[in-house]
Amino acid sequence: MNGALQMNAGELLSLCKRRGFIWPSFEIYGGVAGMYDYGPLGTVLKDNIISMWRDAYKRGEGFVEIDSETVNPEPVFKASGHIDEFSDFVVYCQGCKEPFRADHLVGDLHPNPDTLDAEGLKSLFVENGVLCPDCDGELGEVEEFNLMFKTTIGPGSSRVGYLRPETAQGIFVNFPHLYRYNREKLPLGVIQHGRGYRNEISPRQGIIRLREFNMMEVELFVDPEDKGWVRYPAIRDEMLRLVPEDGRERSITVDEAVSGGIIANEVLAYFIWFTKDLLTRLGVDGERLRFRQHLRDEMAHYAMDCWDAEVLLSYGWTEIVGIADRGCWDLTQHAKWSKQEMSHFKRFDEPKEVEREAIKAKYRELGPLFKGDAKEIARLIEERTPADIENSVLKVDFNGRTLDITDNLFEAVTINEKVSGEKVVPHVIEPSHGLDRIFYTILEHAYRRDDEYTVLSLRPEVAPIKVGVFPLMTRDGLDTKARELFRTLNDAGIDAYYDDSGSIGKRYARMDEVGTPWCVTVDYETLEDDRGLKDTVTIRDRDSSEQRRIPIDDIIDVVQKLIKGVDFASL
RNA sequence: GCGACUGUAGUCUAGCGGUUAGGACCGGGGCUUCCCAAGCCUCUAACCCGGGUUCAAAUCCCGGCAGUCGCACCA
Repeated sequence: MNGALQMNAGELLSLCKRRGFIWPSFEIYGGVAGMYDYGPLGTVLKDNIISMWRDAYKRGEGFVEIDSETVNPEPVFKASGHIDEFSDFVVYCQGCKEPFRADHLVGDLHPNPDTLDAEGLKSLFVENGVLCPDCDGELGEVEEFNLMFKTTIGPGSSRVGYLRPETAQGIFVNFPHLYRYNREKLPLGVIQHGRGYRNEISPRQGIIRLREFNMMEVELFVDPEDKGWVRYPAIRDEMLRLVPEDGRERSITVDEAVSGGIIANEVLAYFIWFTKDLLTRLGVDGERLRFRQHLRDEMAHYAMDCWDAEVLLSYGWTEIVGIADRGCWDLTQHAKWSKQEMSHFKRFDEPKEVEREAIKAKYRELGPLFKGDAKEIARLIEERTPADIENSVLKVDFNGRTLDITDNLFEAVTINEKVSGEKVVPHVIEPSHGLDRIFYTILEHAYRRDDEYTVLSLRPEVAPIKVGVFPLMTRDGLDTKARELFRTLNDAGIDAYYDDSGSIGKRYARMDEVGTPWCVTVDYETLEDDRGLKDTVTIRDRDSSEQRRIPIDDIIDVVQKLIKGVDFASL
């Protein structure tokens, strides 16, 4: 077991608080559980994570990014299912005060307790004398508890709104715009990051379960009949550590997982691998990362198949990304509730001539016979096909009666149609990232501690400060020279930090603790030296604590190379 | 939401009815040719909040808030 596993999460949270990564919100007023603010370093680290995620999807895969509202009107969540699925009816025992899920207590008394409202549940308790299962006490009022924060939009409280529990709905409701933007083509990949809100009953474990949290969501709309991915062949032999439904962990290649039926399709498998790649580049330890498949009864209401990226933290295995195949659920639901078109028109390579057998009603005959009912009966007749005709008679159900329609009232015809495509509701592949959890994982996996010395081995790309700049002494012009260098680095867009207090060792330690990968020191040789060291500085590597001496004019170039991943030892 | 435990400078902690509330680290200023938390001088800074008991409360009691753990809940 390695050192990081034995660490106390409190130690890291303490560091985070001291050094300005995260702070408990509203601390001067006593704080609120499940709410944290990002401090100066945390904000930069968080932004760096977002940038890498954005780059991976936008530049890497050609996805587009949007930014939608956090307050949504009620119909959005009626359609999405969150009003129903995020609500529980809770009842408290008058005696022992224990809370119970009301629908669980009447499971034997009603075929489908989920369909009951608070009144219905309450009367079921009264009629059947249901008591507290723990102490046989009387049960109190049935209360509805929804995990979404409710508000009203505008005055008069007529329009109910909710703070979004996920950013995904903002993408789904914009599907018609996005689809047009993408010039009516699939696949269509859309990303969005932002805050989501869930009124958790009991937030625990620091930043792991928050009431207001940051997520980075990706919705990829694909043709349901084409769940492949262009770049799949390039990664089919990469390894994945999987825990499928059967609970047996195995490490196999992407393609073995797909062809073995473990992962449903290529595109889902591709983005599982893609997530692994992104997470490891962000600094998640590959040895403490696995993908676990959801069990059927664990799956969210919208998912067809779902894999969680789980990381091993001091809290245990924790989900940080969920990669779900949401099928056509979301778009179908929004189409139904909004009555808007939410489908893709899939053009055939060339229009098809289709011959269709149909029945045509003879209106001239039907009119006099059925008078006012003729129109409806004609419609029913035309719904049928020639195969339904028996002995020249078509039986039609009308107003509870069966009418025998004889063949003088209709004719069988062959219709030639030109069909240039078909409507399909796209399926959605959703990699949804818990940003705060990824943030915490990166810190915990980077945390190294020997005796009293602490180092955060953050990946250079995410590190909030890239380089510390010090004068060896605060005198003799060393500080002036170091400040110049600091300025030069900042002007080149490199996040630098100037420090001239205490001893040189203390400054290295300070930078190590916040994960700064390199420190540059201006010493006496920089100012004057007869061995050719004039105008050179030392650069020191955080993880090896090795030093190199390089010309001061090369600093920007060297640091930029190092950030891109050049090995320090090769300098 | 329930139960147990806990709450003292930025951090870790001592004090457990009467203390100028002590220390360490961190942080600030200064000195020292100072490259891995070096040394010396110096400074800042705390009893979670609200009631109560008492001559006297950081200390005892009650309530609140927050944290940890367990139960319950949970994409």
